[in-house]
Amino acid sequence: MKLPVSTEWLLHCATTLALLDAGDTASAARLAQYYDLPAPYLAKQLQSLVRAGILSATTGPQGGFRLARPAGEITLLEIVEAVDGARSPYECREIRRQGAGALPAESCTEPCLLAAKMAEAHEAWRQTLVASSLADIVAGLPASTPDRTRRIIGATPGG
Amino acid sequence: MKLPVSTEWLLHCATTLALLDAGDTASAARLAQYYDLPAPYLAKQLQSLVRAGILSATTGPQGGFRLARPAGEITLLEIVEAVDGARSPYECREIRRQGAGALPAESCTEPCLLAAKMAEAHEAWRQTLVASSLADIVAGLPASTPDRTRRIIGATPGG
DNA sequence: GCAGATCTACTCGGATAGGTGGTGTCCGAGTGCCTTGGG
DNA sequence: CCCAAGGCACTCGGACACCACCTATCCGAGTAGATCTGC
Repeated sequence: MKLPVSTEWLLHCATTLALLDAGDTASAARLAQYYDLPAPYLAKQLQSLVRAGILSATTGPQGGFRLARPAGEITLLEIVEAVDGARSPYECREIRRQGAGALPAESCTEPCLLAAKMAEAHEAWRQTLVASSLADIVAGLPASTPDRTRRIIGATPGG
Repeated sequence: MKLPVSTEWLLHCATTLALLDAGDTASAARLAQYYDLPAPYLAKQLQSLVRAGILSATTGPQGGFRLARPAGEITLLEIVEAVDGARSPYECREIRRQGAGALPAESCTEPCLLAAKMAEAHEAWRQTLVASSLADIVAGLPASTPDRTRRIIGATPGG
């Protein structure tokens, strides 16, 4: 059970985009430079967030990515599931109905207890992440961070 | 974020072992037959539970696996972490301290908020699984299951 | 008939190949800005 | 000086290799029980 490394990248990138002034964008190259990440791969992963409706992308000069919605309406769960998919890590294949010990159909009216517990755990995980929005994360950052981030993201690469 | 398929196998196998009379064992081949699973691979995974101290193994004729402890003292979390490892699926690599936007050391006295939230979610997942023991699972099975399981596991393969 | 050594069959345990998905990279399509020419 | 058309540079978007981990399998080490022999 391992989340892609890009999960961390996108959580941080989304937070950074949440710090920008409304309407401003940041290109994949600029974000990659900001965090010292492989630009092409980061760009590929940012597309996942666009497809999920979390970011919106603009092409051309001065283009880039920005949040598609207010930061308060974007949960950490949305970002994580956009990167990794929304499937539960535990997949019940109903092995209780296979082999020499296969249960008869009438004994399987209720879902497998083990699968139910694993699903419950996954739901607890999701609930924790859905309870935090990007706005909550931004609110917890030091007061100096937004200005600093805008200044660095806005700076020209050459200078 | 995906758990190995063998997670389901071992949760069910451990439950089955919990149904046996004290002292009885079930070999990997017998368990594989019981659930129609690839025997060699199942045997390999059962070793993980032995190394974790959840099962104890006996070699030779009439040997096999049994629970190393009472079912009430074995949690689902132990089994899952024995199979998949205990590492958190989200690994914070402190990218906030890299690249053009690297934060100075004095701004990193507190742990990364995103990593903290992800850790909190993982802990919620763990708490759900640590709250259920094999005895709880067994208690939720139909009353006819234990006898039936013992009869099938004890039956000779040829008959 | 009984005790001991031997022998066998069965068990686990670790070392060895293959397939799938994340990781990393590249190039092409599209768009907004800048330049340039004309009115 | 103002406007419009063309060119251009920059952006995203999708298609193509590489590597690690899970999946699957095999064979060897060790042991408990059954067997056979000697007393």
